[in-house]
Amino acid sequence: MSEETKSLNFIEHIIEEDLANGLSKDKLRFRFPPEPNGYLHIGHTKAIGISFGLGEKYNAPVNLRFDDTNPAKEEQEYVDAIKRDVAWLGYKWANELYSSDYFQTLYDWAVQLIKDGKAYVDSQSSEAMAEQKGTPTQPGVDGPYRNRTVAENLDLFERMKNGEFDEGEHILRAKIDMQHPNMLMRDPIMYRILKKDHHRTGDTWCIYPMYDWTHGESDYIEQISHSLCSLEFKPHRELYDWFKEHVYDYAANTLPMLPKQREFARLNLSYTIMSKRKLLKLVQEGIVSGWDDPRMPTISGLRRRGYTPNSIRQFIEKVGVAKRENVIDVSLLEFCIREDLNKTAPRVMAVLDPVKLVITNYPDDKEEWFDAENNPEDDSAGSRKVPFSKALYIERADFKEEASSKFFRLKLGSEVRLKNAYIIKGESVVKDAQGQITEIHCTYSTDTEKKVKGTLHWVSIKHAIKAEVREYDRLFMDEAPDSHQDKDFMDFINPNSLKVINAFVEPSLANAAIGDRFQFQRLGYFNVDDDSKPGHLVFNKTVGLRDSWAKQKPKPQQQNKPQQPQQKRPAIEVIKQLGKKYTNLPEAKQERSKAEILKLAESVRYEDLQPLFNTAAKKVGTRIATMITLGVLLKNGHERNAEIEAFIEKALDDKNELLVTEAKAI
RNA sequence: UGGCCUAUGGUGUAAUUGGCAACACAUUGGUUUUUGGUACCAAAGAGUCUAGGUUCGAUCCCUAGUGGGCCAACCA
Repeated sequence: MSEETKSLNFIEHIIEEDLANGLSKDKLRFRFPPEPNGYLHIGHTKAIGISFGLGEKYNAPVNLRFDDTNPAKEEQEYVDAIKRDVAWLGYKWANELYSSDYFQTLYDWAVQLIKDGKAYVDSQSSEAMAEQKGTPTQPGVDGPYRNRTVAENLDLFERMKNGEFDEGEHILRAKIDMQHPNMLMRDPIMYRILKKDHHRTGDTWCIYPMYDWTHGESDYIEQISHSLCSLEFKPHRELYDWFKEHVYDYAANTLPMLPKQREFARLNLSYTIMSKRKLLKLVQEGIVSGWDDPRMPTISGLRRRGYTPNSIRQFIEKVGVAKRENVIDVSLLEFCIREDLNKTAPRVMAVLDPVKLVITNYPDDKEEWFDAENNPEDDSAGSRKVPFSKALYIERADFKEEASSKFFRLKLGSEVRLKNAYIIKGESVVKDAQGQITEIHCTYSTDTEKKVKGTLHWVSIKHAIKAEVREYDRLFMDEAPDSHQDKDFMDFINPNSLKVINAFVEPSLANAAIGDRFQFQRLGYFNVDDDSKPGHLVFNKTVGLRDSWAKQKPKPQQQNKPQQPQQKRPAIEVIKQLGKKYTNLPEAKQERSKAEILKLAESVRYEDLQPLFNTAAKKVGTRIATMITLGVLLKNGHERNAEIEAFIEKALDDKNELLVTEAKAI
């Protein structure tokens, strides 16, 4: 996959086209405009990746602009967190900017708009205004204040600014068209009175501009060439352009470039939610420990979980950019982090579910320190020493008294390799009163050259360090927890998403520092959690290794999946589709196809089938499927008529033998 | 009773804008392996939502339909 063969996404096509049409490359400028009302999540990473990625690709500046026009919801804490997260992802913004920087300019332009008769002060209740606004299917009507004089509007607006009115008494609206098919164009609100302190402007302002008025004009002030946002802002584009074109009249000399808004589909990840409001609820209700809980889809959560910036950037690149709704499977994210960590994470040995293993023919007091390779993927990673002794821990799941030959691990009477050490043979077990295995007894052999099927990881009991390991499962048990109209996303919370394990790790980990990432061999990737302290190591499981052994086992119970995703499509639609492919299929599949059509045909009504009689002659497959279906209808007692006869007649004359055969059969 | 967007293997994204539907993930099999990991090889899986049209030729253009999404906060 070389850089030059990579195809462009639709936004890049637009930019290339603009460049081809004379836009100078040095005019390219992008922005990422978060509202500082919450933490960034993996969904934002897509927007970040698109705009900053474009900046890197075209060597163009990208601004980080905080869209801070609602003092009721925004806080400095979030500004700081957002900056930290964007920087952590490895992106550099050209300027750190705030919409609130433009409050004065915006105000001046609003006054101009009033003077030009393009904006007016409305003094109704929000309920009254909502009523006049109409619905998506019904036009709105003009309100009583729509035709106030310019002088009156100017006076009122200034007094709004001066704090003479209470919240809700007046608002400023753009004067566009109350009958417009796009509801956003029905005299949208530009300013509202909000007597709240703003995290940056304090009490300087008591009127605050709305998103639509602020956002586009901020783009314009910053001379952004391409303003990229998610699909739900598509209806706003018309308003974005309206404001932009009017303001252009006031500032064309100093601000020549008109920005262009384009929209892409936001990222959805299976089994997770992306709404800031809902994520906040998880935090507030204590479902998670905070915004950076390793189960959270926030950037800070992923960071704490052990994800690398590189893995997340890779993920965003693989996800692509388009305009259709999508749900990306978490397995892609997991692939990206595994791919990255496989190359970089040092390997160590840790036992999460220990069972004692005693090597009976090994001297009681002896200990040996073996060389262990740190990373087979990285020659420069070197090696370390691991201690070996008579009593070890191995994973409980790595031993069975008896098992089939498919089980490559330790069983009685057969041999496995202990990673970096000797080959051992299972001899006997010790069990407690409940029949639970408490000790496995083995003998070892020093011939490490011989071939054995399995290799186990282990730790020496005497040398092992205790560690807390936190293993995470998905937070929600539903693939799309917030897309059910009848159920709340909170209903799908997985009660067992966190499992705390007391594990034993090799002594080289004694000085592991917060944030360090490791591969626990044969288990997965783990990092040192922020809660870790000297003497009390805490690890997070970032992700498991691919495990083709584990996949084999759950097969018998996999039956509970709904076999047929319940055909919602009408039978006739399915038949049409089957027909389309029919002639291209090998004979065996044709048989199957036909059988299916015959079955589906039972639930087809004549009225639905009849239009297909006119199918173009060249679409033989569709005609065959139609013929087969017709046969079933006739057999079930439908009467022949002129159009049926005509259809059959025509088919009998066809070049295609399959069609002729089916026609004859009727 | 409207407007806008969208439809390509299980998932996501492509197809030099009208010319043999490709890539990645996932799946299955195999080789290598002191990680049932990695790497490598291979297989299977869509004929592009439906119908009609233009064309020598349509995933791409046009029309209609169907499915999905978005739009009625003094939020962004």
